[in-house]
Amino acid sequence: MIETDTDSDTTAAERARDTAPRRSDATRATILAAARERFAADGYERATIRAIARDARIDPSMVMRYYGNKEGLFAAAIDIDLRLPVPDTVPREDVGRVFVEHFLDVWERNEVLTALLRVGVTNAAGAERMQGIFKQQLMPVALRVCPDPEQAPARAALVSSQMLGMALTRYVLRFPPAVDLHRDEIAAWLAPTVQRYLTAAHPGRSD
Amino acid sequence: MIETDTDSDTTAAERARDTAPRRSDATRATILAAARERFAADGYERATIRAIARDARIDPSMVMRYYGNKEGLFAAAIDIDLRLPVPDTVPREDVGRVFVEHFLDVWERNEVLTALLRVGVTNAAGAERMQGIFKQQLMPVALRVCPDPEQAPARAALVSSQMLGMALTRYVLRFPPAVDLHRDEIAAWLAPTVQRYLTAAHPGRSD
DNA sequence: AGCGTAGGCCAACAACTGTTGACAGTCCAG
DNA sequence: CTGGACTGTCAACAGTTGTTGGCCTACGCT
Repeated sequence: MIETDTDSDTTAAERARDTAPRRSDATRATILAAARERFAADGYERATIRAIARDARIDPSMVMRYYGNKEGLFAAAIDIDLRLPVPDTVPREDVGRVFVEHFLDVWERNEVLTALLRVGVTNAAGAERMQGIFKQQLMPVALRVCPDPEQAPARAALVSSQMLGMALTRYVLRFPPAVDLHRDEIAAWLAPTVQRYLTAAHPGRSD
Repeated sequence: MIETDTDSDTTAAERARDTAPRRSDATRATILAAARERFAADGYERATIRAIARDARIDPSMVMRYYGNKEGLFAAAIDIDLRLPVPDTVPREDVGRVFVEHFLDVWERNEVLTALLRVGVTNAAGAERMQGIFKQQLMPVALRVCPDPEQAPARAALVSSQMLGMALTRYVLRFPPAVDLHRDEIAAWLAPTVQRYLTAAHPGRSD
């Protein structure tokens, strides 16, 4: 796991095994950065190891040596800690706004989420990872603020649908009106939705 | 353009050119059906012509002869008329519910939308087509019911984000809580959201 | 019946993919 | 200084992909 802030050179690998930093750690980081970019831009299949290696200005065989195979490279590329805080101190009636704003923050600072979304759509491992992230980040919040704990998973799913949908139309499909929307505008529109999904009473079936 | 209802044998091709039905029309339809299934299940790159041909129990070269190349096949596979009606007769305050229900209908009856979503995420042509569909289906409704016509594109984008997000989590990523939700429950939760995106006053920037 | 033509299959192609192994330079510990 | 481990390069592999052209068959019109 590495931090959200994009890599401070001596990151990542040396913490996994607790040995001293290796000479190749810089190369490793370069590969990972190139891989994230390619996966985010092209998805799993079209992000070829050769293209990633070319971006990183090294030989494709290095990628194999350091990450085993393509799946290993992808796993390493998305192995980051997203640390959604949404601390307990947020008043219940603001949880929607805080959550939406934080989500937009993370998404715009980090291309890993775009990569994950692009890959998850055609790759089962990516889909599971994405589900894991959202469950892990959303469930605690839902459990804390929603009226009936039993409904927490459903409410988390509803929030996910709205958040991922915005990410999809804005950052992946790039629908012009969604791209043109100002960050604050998005927050203003989505916050009440998320707030309702998390805290409102369960609506009757249709009406 | 063929109709939404899955093919009545004498469909499609013969209407494009107005000649008499050919002996090969059945094969053409079989190929198209197999292609839709594969594209929906695997996305563009992993849906190989060979696999599609195997599903249709014909030779890969036939696919090429009838559809030119893979892009042509994909274009033919997604060339359907989705005919979202949402007629003018719907009272303004019900437009959200009607729209959500209709959307779920179309989505569950038709694997083409799943194919389009899977492909659009990594393929520019697919993304454009999807955008075209949503603009064409959503803009008229937005123009009719939203307070300020100038905001119609933004509101349509917001609705798209919620609808596509639900489709993504439920039909593509298959988040278990999203899959388990009952159709009526989804409609009950999403309808007010869509209603608000379409008809409510523009909210202030954050608050 | 005979024949043109459309439907279908087979084999092959070039390009590209992930992946591997052998080889050369370079650093550091002894 | 010398050995061994590490970093990096090159060339090649086996498999798969989209795509092509030639060939045989069988229908349907005259």
